[in-house]
Amino acid sequence: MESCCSMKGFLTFIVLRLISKKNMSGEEVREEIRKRKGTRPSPGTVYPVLKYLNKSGFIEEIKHKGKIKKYKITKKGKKELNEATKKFCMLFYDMKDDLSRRCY
Amino acid sequence: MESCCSMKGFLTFIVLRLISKKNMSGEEVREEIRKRKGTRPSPGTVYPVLKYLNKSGFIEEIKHKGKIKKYKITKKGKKELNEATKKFCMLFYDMKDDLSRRCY
DNA sequence: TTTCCAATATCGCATATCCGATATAAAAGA
DNA sequence: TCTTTTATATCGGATATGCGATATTGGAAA
Repeated sequence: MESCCSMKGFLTFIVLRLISKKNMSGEEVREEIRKRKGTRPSPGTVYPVLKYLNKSGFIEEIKHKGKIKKYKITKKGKKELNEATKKFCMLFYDMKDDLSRRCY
Repeated sequence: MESCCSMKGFLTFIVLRLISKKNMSGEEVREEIRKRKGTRPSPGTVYPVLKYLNKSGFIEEIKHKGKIKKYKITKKGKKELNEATKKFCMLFYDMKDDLSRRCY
């Protein structure tokens, strides 16, 4: 454990959540996470997550021009995200105040 | 990956946060997490986390009667928690609405 | 066409995370 | 005292997580 609260984990949840808000490519996902964490996750981190989400039927490829693949969330993915969000809220219900106060 | 969004991780953060709100023993920590996650984390999960937080100076033992050890957060721990909370908020800033809407 | 670049894909590895099993220790109850 | 129970502690191992390195692929630019 490098320091307290390494904040590792939850990446799959975050990626599904990002794509639910806006259709995204792998690179866009990497960039959005960089904005939030400060560090850009490596390709070896993000693409396997996308592959997993795709194979599970939670996201699907949409029309793309060129080699860029954009993904959108599926109905099944929305259901899954809904469940996951519920769990997240159960776990962190009292983070509400911190989130309201500190993040702008 | 068993299912999407396994919600693994963040345990150290959660434990430090719990103790910051109320002085707690290991068993109390286990019980509080059970309330939130539905499953009671095993001793082999919780006690090493407490040991780590204690050795790092983020929590300290307080007077206990019997064999029960209660911990309280230290000044150093508060600082660490503050930093970690900031990171958490950066990462999940847009969960605010979900937390407000769904958790009661 | 040929070269270069950017997005995607994959593999092996290091580490983190958490659990189950087991041990220890102290108090409570017989 | 002896047994039982409960809280704490520790260890090995299974799995998840994310990274670095590298390959591939298609478009853009020359």
